[in-house]
Amino acid sequence: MASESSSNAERAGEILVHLGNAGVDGMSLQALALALGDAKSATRRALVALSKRGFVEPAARYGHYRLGPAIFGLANRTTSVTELVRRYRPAVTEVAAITQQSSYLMVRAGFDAICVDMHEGTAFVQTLTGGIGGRVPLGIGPGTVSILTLLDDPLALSILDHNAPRFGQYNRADMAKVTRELDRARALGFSYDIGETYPDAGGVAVPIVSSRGNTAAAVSIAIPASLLTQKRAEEIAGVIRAAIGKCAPA
Amino acid sequence: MASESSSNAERAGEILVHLGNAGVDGMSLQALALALGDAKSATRRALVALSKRGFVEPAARYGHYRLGPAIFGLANRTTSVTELVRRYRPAVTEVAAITQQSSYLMVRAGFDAICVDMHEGTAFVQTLTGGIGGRVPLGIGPGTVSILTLLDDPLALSILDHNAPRFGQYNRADMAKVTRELDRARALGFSYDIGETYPDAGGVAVPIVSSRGNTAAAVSIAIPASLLTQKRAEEIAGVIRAAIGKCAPA
DNA sequence: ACATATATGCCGATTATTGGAACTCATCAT
DNA sequence: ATGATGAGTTCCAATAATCGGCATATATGT
Repeated sequence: MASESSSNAERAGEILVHLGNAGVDGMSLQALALALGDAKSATRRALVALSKRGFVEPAARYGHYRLGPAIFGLANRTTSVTELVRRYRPAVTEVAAITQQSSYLMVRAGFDAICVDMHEGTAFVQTLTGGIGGRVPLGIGPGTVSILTLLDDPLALSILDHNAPRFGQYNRADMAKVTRELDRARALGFSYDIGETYPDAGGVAVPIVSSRGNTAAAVSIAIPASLLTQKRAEEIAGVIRAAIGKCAPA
Repeated sequence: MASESSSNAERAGEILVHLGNAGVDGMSLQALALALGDAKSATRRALVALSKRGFVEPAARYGHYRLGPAIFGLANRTTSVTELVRRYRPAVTEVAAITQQSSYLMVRAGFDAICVDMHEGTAFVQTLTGGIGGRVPLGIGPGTVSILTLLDDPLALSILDHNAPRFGQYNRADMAKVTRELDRARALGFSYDIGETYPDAGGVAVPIVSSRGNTAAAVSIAIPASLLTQKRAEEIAGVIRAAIGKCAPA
C-alpha cells in the first residue's frame, strides 16, 4: 500500500504505528520497508534516528526492531488521555457490567480511533479493536462513527475521504453507507451497527462531549448481532449515556 | 541549545520529548521552535506531520500542542518494557518497603535513562527522576551509572562523551569524575552516590542483568546523603540485589 | 476593541534524503 | 565446526525535498 508520506516525520510516526502491531519480536528492516513502501536505506535511516532517543530499540532477533522505552515513558505524560481514562473508566466498567458485553473507550487520533481503555465482557467477541492501543479507521464501527459526530462536517468528510480506500476490508464498499450512518448517528445522538462491519457482530456507541474541547471520544460496546435490534440499541445507548453522565467533569 | 538534528525523524523524537515535559497545556509553537533551535515553519511542519497519526494534538490553548493519544496507545505495545516492569515491580516495592526510601526502575533509552516504574518512599526526596517517564542523561546518578556498566566500554564512553555538555548542570564539571564512578561501579557490582549529583541526596543502584540481552536496566533508590556511607551503600546494594534475584526470569 | 501570535501559502537556494548496489555479518543447514 | 545463504549495513552521486523567511488572514487574550 503506497502511503502518501510527504514529510519524514510522518514516516517516523508510520514506523511507530507498524512496530506497535509487531510485538516483542519486532519487525525486520525489509518488512518495515515493505510496509512503508520505501527503500530499505531510507527506512533504516529513520530507524536509527528514532533509536537515538529510545523510541525504537533493537529486538532480540538480529536486525529486528521494536518499540523502545521512550514510548512507554511518554505515555504517562499524555495527560489528556490519562485524565480521560481516569474519568471515564467507571463508565466503561459499568457498561460492561450491565450489558455483560465488552466495552471500550475510544479517542480520535488523526484519521483513526484508538482504544485507550476497555473492559472484557463475559461473552462473545473480545477485542474487536485489537485491545488497548488498537487503531481503527474513523468510519469503521459505531464507536468511530460516534466520534465523527463530534467533528465539524468538512473535517469529518475529509477524514472519511482519506479512509475510503480502507473501507473495502470492512464491508464498506461505498462511502455513502458510512455517511448515512453518520447522519443517523447525528440525529439519534448515538451510533449502532448490526452486522454491518463484522458479520454477526454488532455495536453501540455514545459520543463523549468533552468538557474542554479538542479531544473527541466515545464509549462503545461490542455485542452479538443476534442480540441487537434498533430498540435494543436505543436502550443500550441510554445505559451508556447514563454511565457517562455519572462521570463528573473534573 | 543547538542539538545536532541530522535527520528529520530525529526532530520528531525531539519534539515528543519536549512535549512530554510540557504537561496538559502543551507548548506553543515558538516555545518549541526555540527549544529545538529551528525555525517556526520547520517546527510547525513536523508538528502537523506528527498530528496526522495522533502523536501530537492541539491543546486547549490556541496554538499550543501536546502529546496525543497515539503515544498512549503505543505504550501498551512496548512489550519489552511492560514485561520488565511486570517482572521487577516486586523488587521495586520490596526495596522501598525495606529501605523506607523511594525506589526506581530505570532503563536505557538512547543516551538517557528513563524511569519506568517507581515506588514513593516515606521520607525525603520524591521524584528526583521526575517521576515515571522522566529522562536523565546516562552518567547522572547511580542508577544511570549502573546501567552504563551493562554496556560495552566503547559504547559507554561514546554515550558519556555525548552527554558531557549536560554534566555541568549536575556538578559534573569533568567527565573524569563520571568515568571514575563507572569504574568503581564495575568493580563493586553496584553504584552509589553521596551528595555528588544533588547536594544532600544520595543513591544506590544495582544493574539488572537482563536474561535476554539488549535492554539495560537498573533498580535504584534515593536516600538522604546524611544516611549514606559506603558501608551502608553496600548493605543497601545487597538488599536490592536480593530483591532483584527473587524476580525469576520469565 | 486592540495588540499579539498563530495558521497558511509561497518561493529560491541549500540541504539532506533518496534509491541502488556492493560489502559485511549473522544465521541456518550440513 | 564449517560453509552457504540470506540478511542487514554501508557507501555513493543525483534527485527531490526541506529549510528559512516573508506576507496575509485569522483567532485569541488583554
